Amino acid sequence: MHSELQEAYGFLFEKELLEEINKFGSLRTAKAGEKIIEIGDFVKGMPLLLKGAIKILREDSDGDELLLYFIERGDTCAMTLSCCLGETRSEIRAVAETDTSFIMVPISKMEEWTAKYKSWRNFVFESYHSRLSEMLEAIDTIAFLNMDERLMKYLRDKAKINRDENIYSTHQQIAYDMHTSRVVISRLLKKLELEKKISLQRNHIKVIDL
Amino acid sequence: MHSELQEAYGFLFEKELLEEINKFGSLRTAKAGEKIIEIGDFVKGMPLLLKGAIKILREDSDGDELLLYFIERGDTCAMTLSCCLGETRSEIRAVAETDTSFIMVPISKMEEWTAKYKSWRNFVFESYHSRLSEMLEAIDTIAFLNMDERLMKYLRDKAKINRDENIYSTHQQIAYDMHTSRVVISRLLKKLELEKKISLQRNHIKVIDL
DNA sequence: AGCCTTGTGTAACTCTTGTTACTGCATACG
DNA sequence: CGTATGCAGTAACAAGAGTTACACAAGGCT
Repeated sequence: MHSELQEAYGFLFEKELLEEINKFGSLRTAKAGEKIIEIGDFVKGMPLLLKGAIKILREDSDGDELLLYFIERGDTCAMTLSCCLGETRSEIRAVAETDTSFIMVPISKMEEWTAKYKSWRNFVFESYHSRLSEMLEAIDTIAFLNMDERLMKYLRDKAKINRDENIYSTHQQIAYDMHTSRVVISRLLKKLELEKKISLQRNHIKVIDL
Repeated sequence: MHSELQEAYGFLFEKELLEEINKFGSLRTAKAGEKIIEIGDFVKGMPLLLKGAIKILREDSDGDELLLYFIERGDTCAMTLSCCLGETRSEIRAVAETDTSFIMVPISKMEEWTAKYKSWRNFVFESYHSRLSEMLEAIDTIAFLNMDERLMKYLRDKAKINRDENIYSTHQQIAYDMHTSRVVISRLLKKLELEKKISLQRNHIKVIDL
């Protein structure tokens, strides 16, 4: 049994289920920045995150991106889950935010476990619940906040997910995630720097007080 | 057994489950415009829609609203469902779009049925899937579309849900749903009228070709 | 009829965000 | 060492959306 599996999910699942996961799931890793799922992909399995973080992005017909939310250890991607059950293609893109490892569980086992293990059912429902909440938060963010507030939230979230107040992104990368332009981000970052909320260096933003 | 229950869910659930729903659920109705669930309410049960349509709204801290999506016959509100299981308060507001009737299923039965009936599990998962998709669509709409495109989509959706190309709303009501101001809506509606896509009368918009 | 309320049309202005264009700086690399 | 490349700063402008203010029209009520 992977010790990481035990560590991340031991308190959630009974021993028997953990053994099944260990037996039928396959361990996979992805380096930071690596694409894990692409829009339109058929989803072969469901990922259980062990280490690292994944960012979930939506894309429109023009190829414009928008960050929806992050997933961490102990989470799964309910969108993926949803796709699995519906046998449909992925509606989102998943990119490793940091170096990650996760277990891919085959679709076939999921229905079986849902009937068999109460803890699995709870996990799945809980996961849906979290994802819906995060979608709501994403909606709140883009519908009700201005760019400057969204940017602050972005930086806060990013620092939190990476457990590092230093953010190593270019303005352009941030602009992609937030579906705006580089100039706008540069402008607002400079404003935040003047307000002593961050400090700016090349390829590097340090969060001081947001 | 309510004939409407049979009609709306007969093809989804086995006879036994339908009988349980009939036995433990309570029939409720709401007139168009009536509030069904308010943000912060404790959710007592899960609604199975029989007739009519419900609109689901999100509100920010300033009381500004935003329409998320509509629910129709055969649907349930996965947000509610999610709240039930988590024993948390509602994060959304539900308002009857048309005169509606639905069956309220008590929370206590849901866990039981999830274990007992495969058709119920499928329904619940399917419902989550639909809701996530609709949330994604809502995000696409506000993130990637301009006001004029959003307004056209709104009018199309509204006409479809009400099965009536005549929309009996004031510009102010539309503005609330779309989280913008009345003046903006009036301006854009007038533009659409000049483009021969709609015709405008007092309290009444007729969709011609959107 | 006269009055009031509510809904709509429109102009003028502001604010936020997006766009274009150009600058200079840092780093990598031949 | 000089040059290419990518990144960041900034100005000037354009476009979209929100705000304020006011006129007027429709319909209900006394």
